[in-house]
Order: sequence, then C-alpha cells, then structure tokens
Amino acid sequence: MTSMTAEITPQQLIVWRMLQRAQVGITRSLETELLSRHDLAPAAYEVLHQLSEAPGRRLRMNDLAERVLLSRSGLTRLIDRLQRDGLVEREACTSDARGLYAVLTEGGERRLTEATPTYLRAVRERFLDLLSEEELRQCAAMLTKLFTGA
Amino acid sequence: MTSMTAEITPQQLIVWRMLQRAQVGITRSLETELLSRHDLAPAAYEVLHQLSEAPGRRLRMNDLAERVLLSRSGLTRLIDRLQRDGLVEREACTSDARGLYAVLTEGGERRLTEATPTYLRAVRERFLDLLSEEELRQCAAMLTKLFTGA
DNA sequence: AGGGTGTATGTGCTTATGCAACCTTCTAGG
DNA sequence: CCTAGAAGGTTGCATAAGCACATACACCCT
Repeated sequence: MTSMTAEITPQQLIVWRMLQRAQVGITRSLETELLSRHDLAPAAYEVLHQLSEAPGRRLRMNDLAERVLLSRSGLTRLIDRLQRDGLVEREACTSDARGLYAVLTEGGERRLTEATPTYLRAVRERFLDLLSEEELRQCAAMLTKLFTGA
Repeated sequence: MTSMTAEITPQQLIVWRMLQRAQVGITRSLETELLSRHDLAPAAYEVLHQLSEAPGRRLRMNDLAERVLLSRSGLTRLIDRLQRDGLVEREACTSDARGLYAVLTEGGERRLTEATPTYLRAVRERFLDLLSEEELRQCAAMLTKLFTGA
C-alpha cells in the first residue's frame, strides 16, 4: 500500500492532470472525426458496434445501456435518434413482455462499416501509434489494476 | 513506427476500451463525491483551482477557458453560476476594455479548501493508490508521448 | 390464485455544453 | 487618422445526458 494517509505529491497530481487532458483531447478528436465524416456521435458509434458484435445483432436495452456506459434514460433517447435515422430498430422480446431489443438494421451496419476505419484511425493516431508495444503492455497492466481496485 | 497502415489487433482495441472505461469510472466517482459533499461539479472545482493558483487569484476568461478545457461560451455560463453562488466575481480588465477577469472570492477559496481533500482522496483511491511508483513513472512517460504526438 | 416486491423501459424536467451569430474593442496597414 | 479585420466575451439556439417518477410486467411466497 503506497499510502493510507500520505499526501499527494505534485508529480502525482501532474500525472493525473495530464491523464485528464489526454483523455479529453483524444475523445474530442474522435468525436470531431466521427461527427464530421459520418454524422455519428461517439456514443452512437459505440451502440452500433456493440450491437454488431452481439448474437442476432441485438441487445436488450438494459444490457446495452451498461455496455455503452449510459444511463437507461440516456440510452432510450439515443436509440430514439438512431431509430429515427434508420440505423436501429426496436423489437419486442418474446420471453419477457417488459423487454425490448435494440436491433441493428442493414443501414446501421452499413454506417458502422463506413465509420469504423475513421474510428480506428483516430484511435491509432492519437493513442496506439504513439506508444511502443512494451508501453501498451504496461498500460494494459495498469488498467487492469485500476479495475480490480475499483 | 509500429504501424503506418497496420491493422489494430484485438488486444490493442481492448486496451483502448479499458482506458475509456477507466476514465469514465474515475470521472464519475469524482463527480459524485464533489457534487454530493460540496455541491461542486468537476468543472467548477477546476475553475476554482486554476484561479487559486493564478497570480492575484484571477484569470482572463479566455485563458481560463483554455485551462479548464471548456469552450468560451461554456465558461461564460459556468462563471455565471459560480458568480451567482458567490464563489467568483467578474472584474474589468484595465489594460484591455474587452477583457474580463474571473476573480476568486473569499467564499470561493473557502469552498475550494473544503473540497480539495475530497478531490484528492478520490484521485488517490481510484487512481494513484492503485499503481506503484514505477507504474506511475511509466504512465507519465506515456502521457508525455501522447502529448508530443498530438 | 393474489399480492407484494423487484425489474425493464419510457417520460418530464433540469442542467451542461457547444456552435454560430453578435457586439465591442483592439491593432495593423495604408 | 481610419478602416479592415481579428480577438474577447456573451447570447440564442439546439443537443445530450441524468434523476426522479410513472407504467407495465415478472416472479416468488403463501
């Protein structure tokens, strides 16, 4: 345990502030790219991506909300928008009349396919390509610790 | 150069997704703590903090907006709220009649002082304490590379 | 069955934020 | 000087997201 009561050193705080700035910077450039090129907000991309990986290209609303880190009401509205744009549909769940599936449409799949290169390129340019393989391993190890700690 | 045209490996993508989740998790718990204990949004904390470190406890709006990573209009509204709550004041700039200073008030300083332990504790618990000193050094090195690359 | 408790989803309202348009003031070039 | 354009700041508008509440259904226990 590095510190139960120890103070934070200025260096530590700098790391934290850098992390925040890096995060904001990467996120914003990703957002700008996705919006300008494909008219997709990052959360919308995330939804399409999760659906495309799910069996039957569908997920329950609740499940999907957790995966994209959105509140349930937030997801309701986001799916509303995606449905309006024809990228997703809602479908009743036969086994549970309360439940709804969000289902990826053909159009949604197409849009995802178009947007994915943009997404990956941004992630590479702003993150992955800037680090060595060794650093990426270190990064993964740290992130794992952050999760098990939280 | 790891890759000019290379594809992203699944492992790399996992690191990226973990990073996003870590960021969201830390940010949200910080937000919850600051809001519930001190009625301060993270951005508001950031403003108070920047002002407290600035000479004369004041910064030009534009300058402040950049430091807290907010658009100018976003900062205008945030300062409106902080002013309404008596934590900050606006003051004219003598050398440039266009300019305004945001100035930290006594009350703002008090609020910042109250909130800082909460802020630091959250950052420690969710981030700093979970990593070794060596890891923190690695992290700093990576972040530096991310900035120079961007 | 029948009722109480918990779960899945949607809605009303509030808040935060960005972009584009707008005034005011500054500054540089003629 | 005076004008054109840039810069600082605010405002109008639109969007996104969350919380609290409402509704419909499910499931368990007696």
